[in-house]
Amino acid sequence: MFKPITIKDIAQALKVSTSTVSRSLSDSYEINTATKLRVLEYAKEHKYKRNPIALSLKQRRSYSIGVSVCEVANSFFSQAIDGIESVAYRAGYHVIISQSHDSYERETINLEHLANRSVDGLLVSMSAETKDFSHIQKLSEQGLPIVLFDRVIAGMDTHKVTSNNREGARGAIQGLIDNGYTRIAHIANAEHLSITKERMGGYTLALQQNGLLFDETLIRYCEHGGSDQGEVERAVASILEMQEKADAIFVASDRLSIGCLTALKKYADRSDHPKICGFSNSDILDTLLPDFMRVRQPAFEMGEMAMNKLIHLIESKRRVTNFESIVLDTELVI
Amino acid sequence: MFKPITIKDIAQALKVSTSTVSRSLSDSYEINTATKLRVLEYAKEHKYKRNPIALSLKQRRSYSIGVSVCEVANSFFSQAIDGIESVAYRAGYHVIISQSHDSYERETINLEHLANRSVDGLLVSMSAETKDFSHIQKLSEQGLPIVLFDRVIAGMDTHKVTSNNREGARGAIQGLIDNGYTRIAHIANAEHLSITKERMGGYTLALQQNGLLFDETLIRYCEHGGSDQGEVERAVASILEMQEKADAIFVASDRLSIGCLTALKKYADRSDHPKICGFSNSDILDTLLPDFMRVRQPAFEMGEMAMNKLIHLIESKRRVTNFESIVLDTELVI
DNA sequence: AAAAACTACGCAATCGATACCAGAAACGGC
DNA sequence: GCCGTTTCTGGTATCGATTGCGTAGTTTTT
Repeated sequence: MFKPITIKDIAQALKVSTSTVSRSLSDSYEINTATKLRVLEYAKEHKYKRNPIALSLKQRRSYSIGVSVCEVANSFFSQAIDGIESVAYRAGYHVIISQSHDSYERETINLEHLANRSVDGLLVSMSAETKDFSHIQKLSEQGLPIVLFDRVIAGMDTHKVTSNNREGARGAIQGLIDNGYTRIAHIANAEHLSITKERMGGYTLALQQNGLLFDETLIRYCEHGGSDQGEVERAVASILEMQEKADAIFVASDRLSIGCLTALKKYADRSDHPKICGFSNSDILDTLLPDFMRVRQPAFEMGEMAMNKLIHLIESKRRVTNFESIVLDTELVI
Repeated sequence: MFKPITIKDIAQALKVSTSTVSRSLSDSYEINTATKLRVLEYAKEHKYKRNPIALSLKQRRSYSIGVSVCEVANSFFSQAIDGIESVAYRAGYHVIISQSHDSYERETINLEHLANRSVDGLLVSMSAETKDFSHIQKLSEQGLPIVLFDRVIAGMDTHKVTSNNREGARGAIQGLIDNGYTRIAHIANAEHLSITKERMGGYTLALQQNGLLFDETLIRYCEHGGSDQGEVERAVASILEMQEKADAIFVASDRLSIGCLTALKKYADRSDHPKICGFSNSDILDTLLPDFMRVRQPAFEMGEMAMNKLIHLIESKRRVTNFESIVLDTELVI
């Protein structure tokens, strides 16, 4: 097996000590320029690369961060990851992605796994199933820097990056109302999620502002966040079957929107098809379904922001106690 | 900052040596059962976790592997990654994903980065831009286990996992011909890619088998593999503008299919819209565009296979010289 | 009863790099 | 010429874990 050249090899070849080599490579001021150059030249010639593992051990830093999302095959998250990566790579960090597939168990295992792999910090968007946050809380209390994004935990003391879900939802519903829709069903995500509550808040606010009554029978929660297509289909079917028909459906997430559109194709004939509007970052839908109205989150920017905040946490000398909640505006694409 | 408990702490507390602790934890036969139990109990009680970084340094193994794909926001790759992960996690490996965004430069940097981070192996699907393989070849020659999947390099001596592109393409074209289409344009990926050649091979074979002439003017190559939407749109536009109209378009990849469908919506009015058929793993398209016919690759299985092969390479004692090329069948979804 | 074998554990080197503490050599000031 | 600085370099401990070798102490063999 291939064995890369080490600092010792250089020291031996140049008949200096490893200390000198190490200091030369880190361009220490206290090394003679001539010596430094000799070392640097030899290192370059023999393609010396410092061993990051040894460095990690010594510095108790791994220069890698972990990301936990429900899945990467989701436009919102893949865009967010692009944002995270762009910042991370520039700052010399590696990004380790893990998917929870909206399962509490996998999320727990993955986070444990990542923490053990000594990541320097964690970027987490919780799984839809997760109701108990103690595993995240525990890591945070142990001193591991954590930034939450998108699906955050209200009670946790750390930086949070979200989009303005309430206002996004309100705007979407207002848009529907402006176009004459008044009986708007809502397919929501898992009930306990922060985003669900906020989007629901926007929904009710818009109704209220327009003097419309909130009708509980129009609401459907999907506890598995769309990972269970059957659940989505049942929700759609039961809305279509209502006595007093809904003329529009507002869908709370990207994954759910896809599931809902799929279900609709199955159940409804094209003619009396309720108007669909929902949160989604799938840009392809605009052209494929010009009729689809969506709330687009600034996923890339959210990723950038979250990563910046995480780097800040990691690299701050003292323990940070003053946490921010950053809220970014959404955009309504018609 | 949080400092986890080490083997030394245990040794001190129990008044034994670190060797004894280490051996107890790895359940060595030469340690007294009573001692072993004391250690194990103390470790459990104080939540001892072995430091993977120290282990990596000692064993020259990191139990993590790197994956390089063009992008995760692509159904084929996200499904493949799911397959990779499922095998990796079961075998105790971490997966580090990096995206080339179809840029040669980023691919080079990423692979270098991963190799430096001491991954134990690499799973690579090349970027569309990559024509020079020396960076991958070099890593492989240095002894780093590498398995190529999907977009492979013909000349390289290593395991390869692909789908039967030729047969998949042939079947798709045959399907089109069976439905009465005879003038079939082809929007292909970057010309030098293996998958491009194979799919093109299937295309010409099908024409030939049906006594149709191969017409070069019907072919469009997209050097950026769809990462440059302008390129795709120009290709589509120029096909639509042809004197002798094409009645169908066969698209060579997932990304290109999306780009092509987008472009079509822009340029063609719905009536005289050529039939579209292409490689794609976007399951959502089936319901959104029932008219779209696609070749589906067994992405998940490819990921599983590739990861299995990689683990085999990593864990084999002797250097492997007998390499396999695994080819999996595609599926035509109508 | 002496020799051999075995059990159970400790010492110390090692992985690759860094950093604190010394110390040699050169230099300047008076 | 002596002493105090400065400049440059080396020795060595350290990060956390593993492992080959050595060795007390006990048991078995002959």
